[in-house]
Amino acid sequence: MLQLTKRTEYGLIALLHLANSEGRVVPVREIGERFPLPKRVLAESLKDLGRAGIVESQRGAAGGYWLARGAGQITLGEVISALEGAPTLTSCQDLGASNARGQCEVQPVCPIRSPLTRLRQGIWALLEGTTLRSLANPSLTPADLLAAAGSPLSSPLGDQPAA
Amino acid sequence: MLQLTKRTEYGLIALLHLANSEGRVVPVREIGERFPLPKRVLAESLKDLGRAGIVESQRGAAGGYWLARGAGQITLGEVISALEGAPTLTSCQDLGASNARGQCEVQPVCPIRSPLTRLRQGIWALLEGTTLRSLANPSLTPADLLAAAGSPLSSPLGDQPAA
DNA sequence: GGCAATTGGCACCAAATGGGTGCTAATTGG
DNA sequence: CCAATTAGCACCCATTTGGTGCCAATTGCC
Repeated sequence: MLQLTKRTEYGLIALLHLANSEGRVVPVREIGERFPLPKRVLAESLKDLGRAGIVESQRGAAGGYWLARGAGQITLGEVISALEGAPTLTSCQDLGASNARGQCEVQPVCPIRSPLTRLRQGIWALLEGTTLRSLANPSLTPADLLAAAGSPLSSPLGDQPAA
Repeated sequence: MLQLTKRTEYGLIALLHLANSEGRVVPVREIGERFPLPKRVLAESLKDLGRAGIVESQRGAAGGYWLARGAGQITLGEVISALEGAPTLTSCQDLGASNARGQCEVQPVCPIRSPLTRLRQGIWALLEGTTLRSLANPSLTPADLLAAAGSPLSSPLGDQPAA
């Protein structure tokens, strides 16, 4: 199903909140107070983001989370990868995970494996070309996102030099 | 999760086979003989594609399926919509389905709804800009797919006038 | 007319996935 | 020492998904 998990949704909400709180250490409680989300699941998401190096954290009484990098350096692709695994489109392309149980039966004659690989790369480029900052920028159109994904090495959205 | 269902995979395999068998009526049995798939599920996929007007069918002894249109006129978007519903990215954007149980709690203050709507439109453009024919064309790169999605009204891939 | 092959429709079951919670340990500021 | 916080892990329940059973309706062919 082409739908993000709640974990990812909550993680994105938290990340945008952190992006708006740069310079501070933000406890999970604060995010849970501002948005009506199940705090525990929110906490799980932030733990995952910490393990992936997207946020950093401090334990203890005045502890909390903050972005490990600027919002323009964090891509949607890595957030999704951290919270629910990279998009695979098909189960047979989940190369990273334990693909132990042998390969797909169809693979030797599969007519869609290679085409869907290309499509997956297109979607991946779209997600890698979109940063937290560009997500938060309401003036960017879907077409802008596609254009940025087409030339991912040049200037990912959100990284334009400050005007 | 950003992964197609088996139903969609099987449907795409069947559609590509039908595209390679234009002018014939192809029974499900034939597809099941060429690709090692559970025939019954394959049949369910084709029924759904028929209901969506993507394939046409003939009952009876010499019955079977064929594409309702040329492979260049069938987009990935409509195939996915027919087999597993249109991509929503988030559950709160499933406008079509019975969204009866009231809206998302977060919506009034949700910081990701609008951004993810734009991203969803980008993905949708990518899927609507990719036809069965362009899928089957091995020379098209992911960048080509993105470029075609950027200008969906001009010339969807696979519809270039025959050289 | 009857038979065999086929699509059409529906209900159902088992396994996987996802959302959510309980509990406890480790850290740290006051 | 206490309270607030992150870290880790195990577990349960609802939903989704993959797959099957069964039978009706249609149609070519003998």
